[in-house]
Amino acid sequence: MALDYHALLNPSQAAAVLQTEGPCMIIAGAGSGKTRVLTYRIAHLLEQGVDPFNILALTFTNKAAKEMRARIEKVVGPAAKSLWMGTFHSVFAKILRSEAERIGFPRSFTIYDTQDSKTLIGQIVKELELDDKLYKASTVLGRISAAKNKLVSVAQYINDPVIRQDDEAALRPKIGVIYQQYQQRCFKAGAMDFDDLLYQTNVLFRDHPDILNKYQNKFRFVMVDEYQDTNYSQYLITRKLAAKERNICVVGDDAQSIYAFRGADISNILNFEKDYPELNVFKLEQNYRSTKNIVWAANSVIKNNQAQLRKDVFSDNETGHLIEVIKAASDNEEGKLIAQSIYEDKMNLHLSYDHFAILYRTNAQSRAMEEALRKLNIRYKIVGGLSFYQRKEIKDLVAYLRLTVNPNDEQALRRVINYPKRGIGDTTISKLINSAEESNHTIWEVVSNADQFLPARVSNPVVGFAEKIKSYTVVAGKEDAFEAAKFIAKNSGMIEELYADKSIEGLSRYENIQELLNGIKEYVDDPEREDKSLGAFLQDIALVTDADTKDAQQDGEAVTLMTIHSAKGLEFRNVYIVGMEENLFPSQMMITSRADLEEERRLFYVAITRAEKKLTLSYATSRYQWGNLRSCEKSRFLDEIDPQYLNVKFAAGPAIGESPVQHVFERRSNLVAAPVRKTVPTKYVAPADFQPSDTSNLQAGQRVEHAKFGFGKVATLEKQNGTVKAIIQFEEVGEKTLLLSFAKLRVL
DNA sequence: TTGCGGTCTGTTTTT
DNA sequence: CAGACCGCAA
Repeated sequence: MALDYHALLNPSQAAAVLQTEGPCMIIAGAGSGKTRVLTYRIAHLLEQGVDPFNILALTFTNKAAKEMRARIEKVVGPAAKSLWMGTFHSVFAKILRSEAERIGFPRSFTIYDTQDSKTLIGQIVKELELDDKLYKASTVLGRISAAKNKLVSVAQYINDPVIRQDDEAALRPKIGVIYQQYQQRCFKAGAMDFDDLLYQTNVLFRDHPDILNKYQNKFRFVMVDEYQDTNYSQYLITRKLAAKERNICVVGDDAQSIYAFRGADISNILNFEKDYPELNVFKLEQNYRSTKNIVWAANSVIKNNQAQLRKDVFSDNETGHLIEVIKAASDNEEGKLIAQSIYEDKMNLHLSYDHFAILYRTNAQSRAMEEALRKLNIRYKIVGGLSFYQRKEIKDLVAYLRLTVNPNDEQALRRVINYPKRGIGDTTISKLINSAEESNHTIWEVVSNADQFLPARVSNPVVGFAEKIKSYTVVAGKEDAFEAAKFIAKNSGMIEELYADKSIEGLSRYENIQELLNGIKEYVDDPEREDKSLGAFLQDIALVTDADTKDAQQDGEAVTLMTIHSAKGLEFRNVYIVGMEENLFPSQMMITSRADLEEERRLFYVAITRAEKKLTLSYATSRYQWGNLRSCEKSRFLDEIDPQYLNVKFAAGPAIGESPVQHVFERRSNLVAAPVRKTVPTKYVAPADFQPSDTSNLQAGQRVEHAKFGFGKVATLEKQNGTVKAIIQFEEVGEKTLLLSFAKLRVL
């Protein structure tokens, strides 16, 4: 099956493909056929007789991994299935899963998502009695995450004078203590957060040379895509894995590095040569994706950055359209103009809606676009934003599943210990957690033996809950993920609870649960799936984002809406970049430092280079923000594009007798009649000396006085497990049911 | 212990 | 204009 690489590829691409031994760096400009090179490089390795099990290919998104695997499969056939290909997080989660016990974690460890992490930090801040305004969970998590990505341990964090100074200067000296507590709590819960997946992999490789050795021998060829986006922790993992064979190939483009905020470090790519002096470097500079005008415009933007590798991206494609610039009076008008433009182009050029993408800096900008598209009946899909797995009802059921697999999972436990309601309140939960801390037990040990820590009246529902979870664990040990999940959804009472809610949202929540169950069914029905356990399923979904799942299931053509970040690696015939305004793009938080502004500019570069044939930029001179109108200035980035590539057109002036902007300011509130209020006709006022009396001996038929409802007569008394309900017929407000333990009543 | 209604506060970007 | 959070009433 010998492939003729020189016929399939241009000379520099072919050279990169054929260089299989030794370290290799491919600097790949936007649209230069990077995936093509990686695909054929792997094909070539297989052709040379390398076992697919010995190849590791790391990407940044599941989508990229999936796509590459599919393309390789087309070239080499089913051998592609045996390749180790995936995101850093998913590959090392898999390795950690089989080696977890060596670093003291259970094999069934939980992966905490960002929300779990933030909640836990919030709880720790509260327990330490710190000011939660100063120690905002997102800020603290940011510090901890940055530390982990640089492999700074708790001990190092606390002892590092520079870090201490930084934290003290920010008036947050206790972050080290929070970090310590946080790691301890995660460990006790058998949980790792996203950063831990990389951090603990480093710990594993550092402390267990035999394991490192095993994977060094396994992964004889290591490839890393989007290398410019790796952080120190990821860099070190790949360096360690490749230390023996030195067959490491990294692909990247410094001009497209847009994840510094997440710890990505461009110096990884800039300094790659220091680690591997025998390095071969290949540059891919021909852009096959875009028209000349688009490539030229992109180059004129990126030229403004100081830190960059020299590179000269060019295109042999047609010159193409000039880049359109649209100025709108408001965000709504911006949406309208974009929607119209899409509609016209589709009709005039007979395009599919799949050819269009609208890109924005922040998720919040999607709303105005959506409304405009809906008005013209244009189908669209949103990538990113709230993922399926972030919906409340899904998180609830997933929490049950997590708890089943790992009962120590503190965040999952807190989430469902009282859902559906079973009378376990915050006070009880706090007591359980305190008991766990004091007795040095895990929370689960305390919960499953709650009767030893709390009086029977309070502990009974807790013990009942623990028994339920125990029985789920037994089921999950015998059945596959689907059978187990179905059983748990029913037995927990979740299904019943959601079914009872007949509102529109309730219905959709119920359907979402069904959809999750269908998803699990699909998962276990996959004939290639080896591990069908609940644990395997959970590991899988913890690392799946919306961007990976949603567009596979979308049927019918539709315009794609997404942030620029999630657009990386994708391409569309026609691209709209909206919200080209100061303080939005570049973002307000990024204009203070040169490095930040340069990252923002690279982001713009990424956005421009997504377009194949036509690029449109738009901005609005006013925009709604938090419900009120603000005026905006056009982005400095617009002025950085060489004007010879631009076609600036302004919104069509108002037609005679019509002002297009007016509707923006329209207020309908004074057109709507004030709602009719139900008012209590005579308001009873309690006397100033009102004193509630002891109601423990209250009898039906007695006359009472209530501070708010006035005089009434006790109709019936009902005793129910310890509480007494009284139904009282009041003279003015009618019948009321009151709990005697709470109601303030005076017996007359 | 629970639920409701009022107040506050926040917008980058994601594995 | 949300959603999160807090305090009070039941």
